[in-house]
Amino acid sequence: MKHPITLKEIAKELGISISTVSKSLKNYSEISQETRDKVQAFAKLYNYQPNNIALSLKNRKSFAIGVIIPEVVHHFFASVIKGIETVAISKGYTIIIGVSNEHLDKEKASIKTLSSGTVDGFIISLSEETLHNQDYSHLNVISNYNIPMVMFDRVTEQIECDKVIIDDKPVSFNAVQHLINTGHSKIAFVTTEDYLSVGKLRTDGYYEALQSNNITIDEHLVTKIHDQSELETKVKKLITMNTFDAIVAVNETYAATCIKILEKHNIKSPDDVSIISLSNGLISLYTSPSISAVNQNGYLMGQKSAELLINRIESKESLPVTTEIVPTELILRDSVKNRN
Amino acid sequence: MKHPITLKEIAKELGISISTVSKSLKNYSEISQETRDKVQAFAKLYNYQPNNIALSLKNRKSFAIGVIIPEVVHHFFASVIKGIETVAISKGYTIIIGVSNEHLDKEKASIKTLSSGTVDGFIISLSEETLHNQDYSHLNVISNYNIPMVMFDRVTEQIECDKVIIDDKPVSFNAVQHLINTGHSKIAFVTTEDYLSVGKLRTDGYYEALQSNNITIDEHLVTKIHDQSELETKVKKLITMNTFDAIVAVNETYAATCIKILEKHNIKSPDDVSIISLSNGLISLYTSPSISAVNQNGYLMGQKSAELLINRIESKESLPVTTEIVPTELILRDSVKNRN
DNA sequence: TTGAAAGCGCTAACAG
DNA sequence: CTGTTAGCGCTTTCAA
Repeated sequence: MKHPITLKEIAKELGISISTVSKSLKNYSEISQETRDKVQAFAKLYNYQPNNIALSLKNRKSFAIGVIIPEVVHHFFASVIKGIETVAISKGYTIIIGVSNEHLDKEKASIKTLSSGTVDGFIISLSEETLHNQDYSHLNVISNYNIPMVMFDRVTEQIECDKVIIDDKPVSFNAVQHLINTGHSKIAFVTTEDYLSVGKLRTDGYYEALQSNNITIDEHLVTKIHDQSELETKVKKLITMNTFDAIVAVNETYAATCIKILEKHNIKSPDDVSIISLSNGLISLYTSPSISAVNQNGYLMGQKSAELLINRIESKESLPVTTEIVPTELILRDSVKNRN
Repeated sequence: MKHPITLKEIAKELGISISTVSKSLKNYSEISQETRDKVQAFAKLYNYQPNNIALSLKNRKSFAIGVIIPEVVHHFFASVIKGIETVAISKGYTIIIGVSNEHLDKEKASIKTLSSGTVDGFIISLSEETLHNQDYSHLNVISNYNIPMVMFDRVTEQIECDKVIIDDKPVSFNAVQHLINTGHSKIAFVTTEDYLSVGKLRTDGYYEALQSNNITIDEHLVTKIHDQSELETKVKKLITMNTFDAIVAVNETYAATCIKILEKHNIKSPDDVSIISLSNGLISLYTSPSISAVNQNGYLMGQKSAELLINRIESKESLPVTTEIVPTELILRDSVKNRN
């Protein structure tokens, strides 16, 4: 056989009309039991599967959701995809992935190709460039067409839609507080530039935790990384130019890199310097010492995002816009020493 | 506006026929320049985008490819996705992801939903369960319908289709040879069960390397892990019951776990025991010592797979089936000590 | 130079 | 109980 069998072919084969076939397969009671049986048996025999594209066109519904993310080779985003996939499948949806690679034009392109009929809605995490340039025109197009959309993690207030985020300020606040509680006072901070929504908030949390504990802020202890390539040199500089008893790193590669560099300088962790990471993944488990890290449940965020989106897609009334905050937890491992 | 504008609406608005609009937008010379200009301007103004679903139905071509993988939260598979995505996008295709979670029924379900019109072809890596049960019926359906398909990494000879693999036997052979060259003779092997095609071949490579160097095989040094949960206990047993100067681990989590357990037993790596991993990811970089690992270029495999698939989709003649072997490389880091 | 009509596969209102 | 028809959005052949 060359292609999946169609209603038309079944109808012709059985010498009845297409609509009778269609109704029989849906077991409409208006069709005689005899005909229904005959058609169903035949369809089963030939492995009939309704053509999804035709259904989509007819119903103006694709049962597909577009997922636009900055990166796939990334523990957090991969977890989100998995979360989305799980609930999507369970509700009969399929997921189409677009990777922006942190670039605005790729983000725009993905949205453009997917928005004309291909998907019923979008789940998006904005690229760095998008946030940096603050260009949200492509997202406005989505809302103009009333295509349901939810944004997660990398969001913007400029666009009104459902959002799923973690509360970034408490993330770093609590991490810093934990270090203070365990007897640290000179706490360095290695982070990204502030234009990432997450970066800004986490920096704020760091400052606030220090202030509320009456610890003087030392700007020399704050290192902002533009670009992965400058990570090593900047951390080296931090280490050689300053003294501190703990480092808060904005993510686990930064944290793990700090460990490596400290090791090279014969600084023992956690004995000399404690380390805490504001994101959690596989790496933190296997470094020496393993890294205490704030776990941002990507899987849960994916699930929540998918639930919000599908609810909106399937709801007849227009729902109010909501923002869900997914809790984080500090996973204690071996990189923080109690100095009290 | 409520939804993307359609040809019909443009036609009505401009008081001309739908087909004239269609032709004008495609700049057919049979339409007067004047009409073309008018239509194009109007379309631009209203941001006309042809409806993909309608095009798919009309052309019986979706410009979508289905990617079925065992897992997303996984460095290798995520890299493959990225590779696929890159070439897919560049050729105008979109990718739909199905995650089997290593289960046969989810693999079947994904294929079933996608195969009736939704995608033009599949890129698949088989689930553990599929390989274990040797149930390939769902894949036969694909070939019966002549839907192009390429399998990568986790493949089976039972199905005839394009394949992209690494040559697993040399992978372990060369790794073991490297250990032998650097003066190791008692080499342990920590791997998965053999029913994974990769597992079997890698085990063979291990044996062959030892044999060709006239090293007696000691079955006690070979540990096979059924299930992630028994990893720790089995490795502990290996360590306490035997002596060896090197470990070959089938993947980097196994390798990193070995390091952790050796550390607990106060066995220094690489001084006492060298370690080599047969897969490479982010973890290997950040362990102490960093792990020498065989890099299986998932990104390249993804690219190759997508190229093969799209070639086949777009080729008019029926191409011969090919198998591409993607080269691997041993990345030397700090976990192997030269004992010569 | 333009438009009518058929058709991709399916559904459903309506007629018989 | 069954079939005809229109229509989802688009392309393309053929007729005007």
